[in-house]
Amino acid sequence: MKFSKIPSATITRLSLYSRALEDLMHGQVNIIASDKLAQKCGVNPAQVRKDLAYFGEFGVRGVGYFVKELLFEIKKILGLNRRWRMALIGIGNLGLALVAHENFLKQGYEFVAVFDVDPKKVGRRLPSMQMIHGMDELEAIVKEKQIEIGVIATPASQAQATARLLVAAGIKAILNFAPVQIQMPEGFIVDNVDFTVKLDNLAYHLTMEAV
Amino acid sequence: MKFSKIPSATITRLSLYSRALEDLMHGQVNIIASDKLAQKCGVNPAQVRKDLAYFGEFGVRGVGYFVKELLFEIKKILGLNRRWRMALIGIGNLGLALVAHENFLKQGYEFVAVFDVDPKKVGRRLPSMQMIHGMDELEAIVKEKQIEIGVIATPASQAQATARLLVAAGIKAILNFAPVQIQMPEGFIVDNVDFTVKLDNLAYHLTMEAV
DNA sequence: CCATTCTTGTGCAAACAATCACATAAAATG
DNA sequence: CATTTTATGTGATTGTTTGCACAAGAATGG
Repeated sequence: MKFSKIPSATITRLSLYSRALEDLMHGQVNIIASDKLAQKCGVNPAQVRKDLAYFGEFGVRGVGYFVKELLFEIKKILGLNRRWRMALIGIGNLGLALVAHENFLKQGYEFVAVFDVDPKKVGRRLPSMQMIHGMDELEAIVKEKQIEIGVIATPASQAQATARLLVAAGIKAILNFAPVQIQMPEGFIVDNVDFTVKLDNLAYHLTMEAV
Repeated sequence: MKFSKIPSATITRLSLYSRALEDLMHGQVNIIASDKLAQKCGVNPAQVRKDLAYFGEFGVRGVGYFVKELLFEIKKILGLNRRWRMALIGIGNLGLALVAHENFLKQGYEFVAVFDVDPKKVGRRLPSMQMIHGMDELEAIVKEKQIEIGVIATPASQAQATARLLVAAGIKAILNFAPVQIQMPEGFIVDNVDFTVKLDNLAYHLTMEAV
């Protein structure tokens, strides 16, 4: 179970499995075979088994996987057996939607503080009654509330500077919604949620198709 | 220039290059070397050259790439030298944020119609004055407005049904924001924008790190 | 309790992707 | 105009990821 030997695509798929299993559990399904789980997630059955095999033997031959048990194991692997405290930076349309998004909380992710550079916004409260803080308060609040994940929802022009502040405040992992590649020092992680990159991908395929 | 031989990761990177080049052009940079472009996008310089080489010889040896020219070529490859008309389904917090998001329009993507199942929402107007249509109008409007891309921002429970309606209406490509894998018939494309999968990835790495 | 059925776990080969390293060509220099 | 410098384009190499195919283990049924 060496950290470095596990494909990053495996981690992404574990996340999908976790969601599918949650769904199955709600549907009162107790046991699932790799075929079915694979189909639900749009992957190859052998891939499901191989992904899981990196971390242990969770199934029963001739039977399948116990839904509840497998879900528990996957959540443990991903670190979802706890709450994660997040800071949101950038209270625009997108930022507001993210705070209001109930999926995060359901999965154990919580915005415990929100920030913006705009002095007109600082001091106001969100519909959720959360106070909008200025960037000067970032470090103190990150430390006080033990925030571990930063979510950047600023315009692209401010994203890199924001990332630097987050790093300085002691945050190790960033989810970036700004359409720009952020440079991070060694040992820090950024992951990008990039709407237009995805759309460009669709546009490319539609364009090819038509040729 | 065989369609099938081009790595999908290359397409994703072309999208990043396109954005970086746009940025450089605004900064009055006329010529860029693969090193610099690679650094800006967080990839290997050889990769930049190889990605571009799939589609032609756009650079000048000993010099680099002409920013404006390369941007033009990449946009042509991706199909960004035109407007793309999109339909949005699901007018919740996220949907509203997407419609208001000005990055889409800047890149040539436009929401020309919005839909929701909720009868209380149908008939109302967005802040942008766009009318919210019912799902029964989907097919007619998709045809009338020649919509080619569908964006799903419904709850997970409605996503698959929505996708079916979009397919029935003649839409070939879907961008799905709902946290669920959507099954599509052969020849149709879905791409997912999945916040919690990304967060799970961060959580995993933070968890490993700590061990 | 043996045979059959089922489904996992995994060695291996194939497909795919990233990187290196250098030949190639253009420009700059003296 | 020969030499040096620079940076592209690409064949070769290395590394990673996926998928097949089957042995291994567990349940079922006669």
